[in-house]
Amino acid sequence: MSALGWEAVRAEVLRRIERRDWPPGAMLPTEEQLAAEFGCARATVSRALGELARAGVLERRRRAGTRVATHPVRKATVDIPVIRLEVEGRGQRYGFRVLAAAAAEAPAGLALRLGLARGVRLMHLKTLHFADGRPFLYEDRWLNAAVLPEPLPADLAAVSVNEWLVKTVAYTTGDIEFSAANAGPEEAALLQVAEGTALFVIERTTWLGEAPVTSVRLAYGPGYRLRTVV
Amino acid sequence: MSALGWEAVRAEVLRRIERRDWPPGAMLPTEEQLAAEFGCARATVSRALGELARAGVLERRRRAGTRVATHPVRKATVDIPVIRLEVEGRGQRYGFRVLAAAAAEAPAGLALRLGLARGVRLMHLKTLHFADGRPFLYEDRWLNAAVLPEPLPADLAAVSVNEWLVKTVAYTTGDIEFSAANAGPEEAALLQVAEGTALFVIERTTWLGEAPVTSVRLAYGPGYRLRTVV
DNA sequence: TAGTGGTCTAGACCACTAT
DNA sequence: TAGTGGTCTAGACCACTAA
Repeated sequence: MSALGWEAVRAEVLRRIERRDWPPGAMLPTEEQLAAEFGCARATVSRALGELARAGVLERRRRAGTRVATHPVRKATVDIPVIRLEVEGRGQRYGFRVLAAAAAEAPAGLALRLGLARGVRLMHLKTLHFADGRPFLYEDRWLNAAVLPEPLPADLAAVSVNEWLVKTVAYTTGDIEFSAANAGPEEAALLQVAEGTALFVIERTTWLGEAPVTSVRLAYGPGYRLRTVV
Repeated sequence: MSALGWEAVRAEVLRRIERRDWPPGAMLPTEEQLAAEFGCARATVSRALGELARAGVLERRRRAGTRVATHPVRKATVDIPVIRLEVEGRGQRYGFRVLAAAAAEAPAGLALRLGLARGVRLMHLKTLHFADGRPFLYEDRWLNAAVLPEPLPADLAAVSVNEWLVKTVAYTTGDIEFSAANAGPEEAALLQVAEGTALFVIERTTWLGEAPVTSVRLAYGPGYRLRTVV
């Protein structure tokens, strides 16, 4: 077999797993042995096996070797784009309307989650996003303006806060939760659906270093699906 | 600055992005320049920047260089474990009950999606999964037994098909869709919730090479949240 | 065409852990 | 303690693409 690149090695290993040459739980040869067989450097095999371990297909431990995962915890990667790009990516026209923007006292639960003092004032923004003029999602956001590197733009109608934030802050860490919720009266009216309709909800809290930046709840209109490939 | 490993390089680059030394859209120095500055090999810098590009923080193109993403499409990775492990991971006792298992003609839409002839017969399985004895999720699965490397176990009550499949087939490709749905009468009764309750739904279709293996719909009970960190 | 990222190599050392 | 994966290096060549 002529020398292989790391992608070819990964493909060949996957083929052997599919064919059950290496069934679940089976131990693979060492990197050195595989490198000899494939006629490439050990680093190349290491890269290939490392990718498969990251994907959850293999389990690797020093000294213990590499085996095919018996309980593969598959990793699905979902893209979290800016809302405008998400809409435009579906070939639809994007629009949004800021329904409310005012400083307000953070609810106790939120302040706790963000590690802020009780009663601290945050910006509270409510935005409705449209696709082809129809309601697409309802955004309810709390924003800690104090930690932003520059003040919020005066004209909130020009660029959605969603987009302004990712452009301005660029790198944040945070957590995301996906869930389902029945539309309440307010959401139902805004999204133009019947009360109680099942909505797909994304809740996100983001941090800039140690400082809490924003906590947002996105309620998507009915029919929304988040897709990914494994 | 003494020599850094790739994780230290990644952290330092992230720090500079956070501090807006390199704001969104900014061009980074070349790998060679960074390697010289950090006192490490170019491959080390390459690894670090490659990870950040994969995460969506950087955009890299040959000849054009590396820049901070202006519209960071953040990649969130969600773990898709076996249901039993998911329940046990929450510290709860797992159980399941097979409600129905019978060969049946695949609905036209499903056959089309799987690329199978109309009217082909598949196994149709309905399973209710429990956490601490309470309904956790309702699974509705179509299974193409013809492509399995070994026959389904006779005793379906011993191991859930979910788990048997990942142990037996090991590596599959497929797509996953997350959505929200109102509980229908059957689901509501099984999950012991009111009809119309918003349920979190995962739909998955998996393939073994070119052959369709299974298509499954998982309807989680109320309150379920899928979490991830970005 | 020249400059940048992407990959490969051969070798080395380190980190972890089964024995 | 020995064996395995994880990482780093210095150098090389290739692939892509902006100029």
